[in-house]
Amino acid sequence: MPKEARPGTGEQAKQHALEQLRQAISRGEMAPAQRLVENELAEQFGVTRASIRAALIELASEGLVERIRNRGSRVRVVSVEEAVAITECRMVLEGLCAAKAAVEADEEQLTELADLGTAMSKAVADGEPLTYSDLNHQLHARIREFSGQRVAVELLERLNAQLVRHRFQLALRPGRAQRSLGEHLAVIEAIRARDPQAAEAAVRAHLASVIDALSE
Amino acid sequence: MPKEARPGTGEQAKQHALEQLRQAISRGEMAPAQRLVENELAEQFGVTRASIRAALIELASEGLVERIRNRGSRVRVVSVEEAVAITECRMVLEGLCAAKAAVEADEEQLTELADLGTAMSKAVADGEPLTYSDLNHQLHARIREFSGQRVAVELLERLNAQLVRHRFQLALRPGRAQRSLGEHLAVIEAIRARDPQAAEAAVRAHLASVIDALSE
DNA sequence: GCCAACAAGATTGTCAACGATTTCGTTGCC
DNA sequence: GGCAACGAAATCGTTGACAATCTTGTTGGC
Repeated sequence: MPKEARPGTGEQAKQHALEQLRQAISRGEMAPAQRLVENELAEQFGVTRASIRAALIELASEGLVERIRNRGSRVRVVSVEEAVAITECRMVLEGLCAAKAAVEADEEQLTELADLGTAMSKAVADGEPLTYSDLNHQLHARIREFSGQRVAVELLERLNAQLVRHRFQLALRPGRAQRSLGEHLAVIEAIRARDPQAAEAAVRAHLASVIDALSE
Repeated sequence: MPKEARPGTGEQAKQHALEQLRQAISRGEMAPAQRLVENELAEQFGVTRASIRAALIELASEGLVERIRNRGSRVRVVSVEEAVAITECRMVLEGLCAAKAAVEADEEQLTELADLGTAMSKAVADGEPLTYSDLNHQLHARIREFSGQRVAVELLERLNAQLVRHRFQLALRPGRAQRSLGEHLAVIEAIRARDPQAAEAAVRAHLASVIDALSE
């Protein structure tokens, strides 16, 4: 009876359940508004209910699930209005990160950004929206990372986790990649030029365009 | 034996403990890095350890306490560097709120901001830093509120909760109120003029000055 | 036939006890 | 006298059971 996949990690039961649940939600394996019954989850993940409870409390605090007194937990559904509000926050926070990255990044990191840019251009030229979406995430993540702003990084990762469903929907929209590509290249250009103000402006322009696309 | 202060609210034990603990930390009643032993807290608040555990997990997710496996919980100490990083995030997020408030606020709310401005001027003129600090918080809170940006508001409140100790230290610094006052008045002016860009710039200038003061 | 009161089922909240891990003081050895 | 291994105390993590609450299906009355 395999209780855990990787015993070497020494994960506590709660951490194990937390990570499993978080990934399941982030991958969209849990339907939106699906009920999360503690007993079922406990059996499903092979841990006790207390561990599931702890994980759910933490996920609720991250905004991924919704808990109602004596009524249980659901995966939270984010409305379009809320997705816009979240993206507005991303806009200013990623703007901050880009500005700092333009100052803090070293030459090797700048090269990595340039490589990502060419890869993205290729993905668009080849008409591979899936690859492009993946590179998109990588680019945003790298810029965050290079900024060295850990507080902003944590906030952004938390916000991004709430957008999985909308993000999925947005990536498949035809013509979106072409528009997005130009904006991304502008961001990369500004950071490589070590111009914090231009970098912030470019990121904000990009996410403003995402907000437009979200609102349709 | 009074078990709870207000039975009318119908608070669950966990919610009760959570609120008590959060306020105790926010008011600085718990020393920084103080150990939070679950048994002691349980007895102190008249609830069981399970409730305390749930509350601690939530507070840890909010960044107010720090939990280490099998080692217990402490109230988290934020270094000066971290306080600066947090304030950088506040800078862009409050900038966003101010810009939205400049567009969204109604006339009554603008009047309230103006009144707060005159009250702050008076507090500085009378040399009452305590009153000024209080009005300061009110002003920031009102601007957040008027923006209607609930996501940003929640992020900001979470960030602010982590700064209690540094904020306390900053308010007492001589000459700080005078400088701060001018920046605050500029923010109010920009919002009343319904100029989102100017409002954002004013807020960012103000918090940039706070960052300078933090770094000394 | 429809609505309200009621009861059964399901689910979460709470509790006390057990097991695992870490910390710290003590003892024995070099 | 200093250091390592050992053991006791403290504390957290986990478990299973119980109580409180909500939901749902049923029954009785109008």
